[in-house]
Amino acid sequence: MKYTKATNYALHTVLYMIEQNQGEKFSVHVLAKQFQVSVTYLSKILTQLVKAGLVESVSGASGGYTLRKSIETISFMDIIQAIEGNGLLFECGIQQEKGCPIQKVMNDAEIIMEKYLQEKKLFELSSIKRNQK
Amino acid sequence: MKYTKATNYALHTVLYMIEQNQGEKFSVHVLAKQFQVSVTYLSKILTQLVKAGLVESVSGASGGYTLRKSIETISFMDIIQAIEGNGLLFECGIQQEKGCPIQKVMNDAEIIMEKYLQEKKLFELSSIKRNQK
DNA sequence: ATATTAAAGACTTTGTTTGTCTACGATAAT
DNA sequence: ATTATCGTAGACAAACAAAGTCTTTAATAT
Repeated sequence: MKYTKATNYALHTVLYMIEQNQGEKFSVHVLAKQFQVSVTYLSKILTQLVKAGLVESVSGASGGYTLRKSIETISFMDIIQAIEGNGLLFECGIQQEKGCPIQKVMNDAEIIMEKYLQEKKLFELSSIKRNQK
Repeated sequence: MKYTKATNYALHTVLYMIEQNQGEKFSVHVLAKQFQVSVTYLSKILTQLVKAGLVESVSGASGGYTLRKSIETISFMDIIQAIEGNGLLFECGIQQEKGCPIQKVMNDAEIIMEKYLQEKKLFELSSIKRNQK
């Protein structure tokens, strides 16, 4: 794992889409204005979400982005992974016979954090919580 | 938090000192050879450990570095913090009225990981486990 | 004095992220 | 069909942080 600004924009964008209306279609133009970021830059981030299957895109006039998964299922981890990939937060490059014991501990630590982020869904932060039952 | 190679070298160096002998004095020359890293670079890292109070240094001929704390007390987190400082892994720079709810979740995730690393002691990895009782 | 060793600062290199620019492709409206 | 709109993609430039080097200084034992 890893965190970059791109992940931050992705998280905010999806949360925004959830809060507005899950079914709605958003142009990158509108989204970019929300977060004061350039259209081309945000569109790249959104494209990564599309490739990860979290968001759907329609090209052409009156196109845009919509959420693809039901909002109850979208976790923090889903988005982080879509943007950052599956790399490790800590990578010991030091050569060792039987694997690095420090690496093992650091991996465990990361996994604990990731589990939390996997369970935490974005819609929980939404003020408009629907179907909470 | 954050991880860099410097942290990795610091972790390995302290683990090495623990495994050799907690009371022993090590020159940066010897330590640097262990991990195939330059003397000046590693000395900077060690200086940070000194400033954090984890390691003691003696200048001059037959000087060197020794562990300062008892090995049962040195945690992963101690070393990480000594090198990386207290920054957050995730920092949302987006302006918001009531603080960023995403930031809050990310902080919680980080804290969970840090707690694990705080409890995990380096000497647990040592093959020569002393006074384990 | 001299050799050894840690500390410190300036500096360079390297790598990654951020962000821009431009061209291309898809779609709807006319 | 043409045009305006909107997402995709690649090359590129700028900014930043980390990694690593070089050189000088300060402390200490012999």
